[in-house]
Amino acid sequence: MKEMYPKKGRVILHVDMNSFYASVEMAYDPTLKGKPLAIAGNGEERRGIIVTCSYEARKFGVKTTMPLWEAKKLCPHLVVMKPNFERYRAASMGMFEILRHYTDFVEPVSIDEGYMDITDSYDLGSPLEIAQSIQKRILEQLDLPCSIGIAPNKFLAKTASDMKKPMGITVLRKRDIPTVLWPLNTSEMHGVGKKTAEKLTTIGIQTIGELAKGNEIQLKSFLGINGIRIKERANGIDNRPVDPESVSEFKSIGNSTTLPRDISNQQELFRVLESLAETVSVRLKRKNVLASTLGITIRFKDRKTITRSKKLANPIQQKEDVASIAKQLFGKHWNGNAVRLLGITGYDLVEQDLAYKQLDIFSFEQDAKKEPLLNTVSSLREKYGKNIIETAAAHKVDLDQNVGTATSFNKDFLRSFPQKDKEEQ
DNA sequence: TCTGGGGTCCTAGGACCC
DNA sequence: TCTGGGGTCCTAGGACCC
Repeated sequence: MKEMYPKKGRVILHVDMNSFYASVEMAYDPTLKGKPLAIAGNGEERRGIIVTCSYEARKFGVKTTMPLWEAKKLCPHLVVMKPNFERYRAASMGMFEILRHYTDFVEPVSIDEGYMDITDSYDLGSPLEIAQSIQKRILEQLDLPCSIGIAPNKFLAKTASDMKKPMGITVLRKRDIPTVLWPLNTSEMHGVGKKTAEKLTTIGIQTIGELAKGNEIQLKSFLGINGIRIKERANGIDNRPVDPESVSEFKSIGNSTTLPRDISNQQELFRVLESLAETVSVRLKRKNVLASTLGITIRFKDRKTITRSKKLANPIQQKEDVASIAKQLFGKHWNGNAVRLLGITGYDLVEQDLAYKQLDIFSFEQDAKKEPLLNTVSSLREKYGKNIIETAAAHKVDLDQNVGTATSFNKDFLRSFPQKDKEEQ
């Protein structure tokens, strides 16, 4: 009985905040308004790059991702600020709260942009009226400018919101595609970066119009599944739904840092890993998840970057465990060359409650029911005392192999330890 | 004295299993 | 003597986005 009526076309909005970080700073400190302002990755430090800049700064040629020193050369009076993520998160929450006033179908994509499906919100007015209302409200309540795209799907809405900045509203209909979209270069497309654009050029495709008519076999062989996808998009086809839940499904949590100078001293690098591990652990805990795979990133002096990861038999969250695996991976794969950047990332995240349930399968009898945290070396250490490493060695248990994998400790092994609380009694 | 930090998704090879 | 085909998991790298 489905599809008895022709499916109604969707109405999708893409709301995109204009130079978000810079605008938030201006909203907090209006004396910044009208000035060329840049938010730089590392603040004033060396190797900083422009993360966002105000439109006044753009007039001087300052652009996102430009190294700070270059931006200052172009614009000597540039006001440079370090990012204040707390502020941006607060502003972001305010913005999404406003969006949800119009519909529940709000999908945040990043801190400063989101999609809305207002197909069923017609009682609030026409799509254009709704967009105008949203824009006005965000400006009045948060003092922040945004651009909005209105279209029948995500891709076109995203493309539309990009067309008038700042404070634009753009409607992009299917019938506008040949005149508005097709003359543009493929690199203007969301999803087509430098490499893909280059590859397309080699098969004689320059414009989105040419891509729309491209040979699917050829596109697929050159670009894989993405080739098919971008061809569809070029034809204005995009059936992805607006999914309000998608934001809560994290896939990874990581922290990385570019070192103030290139370092080749292992001791120093280990200290950096420890501090990264701390951050990652705090974030894992805040999100109530554990990492089943841990990875490190090493960028060398020459910017060559490698990643190394390890699937863990048991998920981890404690900073000692994160640090331990990270150092292990680093020690195993570092070639001794000077390091520019280090990073630690947790993948395959599992919810805390689920992780504990999984453990119950291996439950160490009543012990495990009371103390499901037994899955990590650090909690083992807490429970069985600081000497667990040594004792494990005495028992010929390979702790390196078993970091974070207490399940491979057997019950007898665990019982062989006096319990800490009993010791203290 | 060039190029941050947070992510997602896709691909491809090898190990391993049936 | 010679060697299929499919599937999953793990790892590493690359492209892209904000």
